[in-house]
Amino acid sequence: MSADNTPIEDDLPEQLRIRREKRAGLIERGIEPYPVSVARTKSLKDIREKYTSLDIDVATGDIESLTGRIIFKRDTGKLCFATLREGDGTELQAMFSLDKVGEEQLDSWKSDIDLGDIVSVTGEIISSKRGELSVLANSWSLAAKSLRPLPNEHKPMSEETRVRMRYVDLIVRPEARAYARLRPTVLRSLRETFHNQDFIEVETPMLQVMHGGAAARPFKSFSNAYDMDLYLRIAPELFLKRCVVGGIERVFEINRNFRNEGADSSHSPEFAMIESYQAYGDWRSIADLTRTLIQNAAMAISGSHVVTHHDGRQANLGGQWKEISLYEAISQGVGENVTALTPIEELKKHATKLGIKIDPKWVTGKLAEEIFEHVAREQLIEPTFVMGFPVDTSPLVRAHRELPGVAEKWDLYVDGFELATGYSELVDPVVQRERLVEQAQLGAKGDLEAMQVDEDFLRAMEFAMPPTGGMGMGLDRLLMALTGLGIRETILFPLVKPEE
RNA sequence: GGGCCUAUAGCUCAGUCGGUAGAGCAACGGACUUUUAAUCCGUGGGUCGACGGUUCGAGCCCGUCUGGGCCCA
Repeated sequence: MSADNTPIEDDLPEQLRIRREKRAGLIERGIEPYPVSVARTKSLKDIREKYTSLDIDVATGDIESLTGRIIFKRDTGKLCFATLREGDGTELQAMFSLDKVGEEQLDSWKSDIDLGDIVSVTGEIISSKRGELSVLANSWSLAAKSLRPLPNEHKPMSEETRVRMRYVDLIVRPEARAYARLRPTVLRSLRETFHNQDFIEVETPMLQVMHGGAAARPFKSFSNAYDMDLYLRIAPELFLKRCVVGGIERVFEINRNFRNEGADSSHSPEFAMIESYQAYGDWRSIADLTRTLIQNAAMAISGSHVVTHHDGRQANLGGQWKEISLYEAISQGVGENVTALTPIEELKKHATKLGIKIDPKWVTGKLAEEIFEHVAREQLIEPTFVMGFPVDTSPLVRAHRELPGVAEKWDLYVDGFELATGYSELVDPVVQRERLVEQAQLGAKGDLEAMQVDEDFLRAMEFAMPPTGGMGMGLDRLLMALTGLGIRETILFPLVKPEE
């Protein structure tokens, strides 16, 4: 509870100390700096919408109580002005005149109230002599005292300060307010698209006894109650497939995954993932679903399929999207026919010629993917489904119905980066067990990203899983693709190292 | 992992050749009843990221570390 006589540390910076002194002064005079409630009859937005075209110097006769954070303050002798701002950025001017509020209240306004304070102002809605829509105070009260000064409104905060103090960023920067509202808009659109196609949303475990569903290093934790290691999930895939076995034929989950790997401008250790499975579908039906999800999301945030990338280029996400074959793209890139059956020695020659640094741990398929990324990068700017990945890097995917060594897996590239992936899912439990055992052997040899043999998952598969198409898409990356923002702008509170 | 850049007032940034630390906004005191980045007069505010070194003397030069950014792998 707030003690009246808490000593104010004198080693504080001047401005912080002065504000603490003002708070203490208010309490001393019996004024609560953090009242439990204040008068509020309308939002600033309500007022803006109600009075759209008042003439200059009009008094409406309407009395309202309004609240907002003070972002500008212009104190003159007997008539003071302030600009109030509320959470969505709507602003309204408040006016305080000597003849309405009296000398004591006007003096208090000037000396007790600072930029950043939140106040409630009760008075008539008017337009000023300059035509500014305003509330002319009959009375006012403090709603919450700010003990820290706001940053300079007119110079943008440095990127680090924006990320470390997002709450301040949201107060001062319109883009921050807009970006914070993008994600929920996209989420609502995604859920609507899923809902319209009879997909059911589920929530599956984040703490897992066994991690699986992707090639990635997990975060490890420990449960005291169960006395065992637990992992933060790297993907929900194996649980969503259990759902399909159980008859939830169209299922999706939008939730966080955690990967204990590098962080850079397009990777965050925790990131939101959309995964979806469609029984009696395949890689093509799930590609259609993915395209619809993305196009509807683009429409939801910009009213169009045309989106703007980070460098200002515009891209049209409308219509059907280009498809290229991974092995055909490689063949074109190296000038020789390359298939999934091409021996690794030959791939290594191609890679060396292209100047790719080869990691000796790479399997044949991984090498092919690296060559592909190297030769096809420029072809992946417009939305493109890259069809037919090597089967040995896709342990949860069904083999291609015609091409040997290839899996029915696509990656969707937009603006040069991988946005989503989709499969015809592997549903044969015997083959699935063989693939996972292979993975476990890689893991035993030191591959930290290899999958484990999940016996319960295999048992579920053995109860028969219908033919299924599945997809996964990073939500943060989707936002980046739709807006051109960096990943730290799409995430409200990205992980930052502590300041001290 | 490698390279480059960066850290100075509450915020955004200057700081020349190594010689007493600067600006704008913000703050404090004063004037002002139509301002809107209000204006005018005056004032205060700094562990220059941390630690070490060179030097008579370091914000500046050197080393190590920490935070942040960019590029490459």
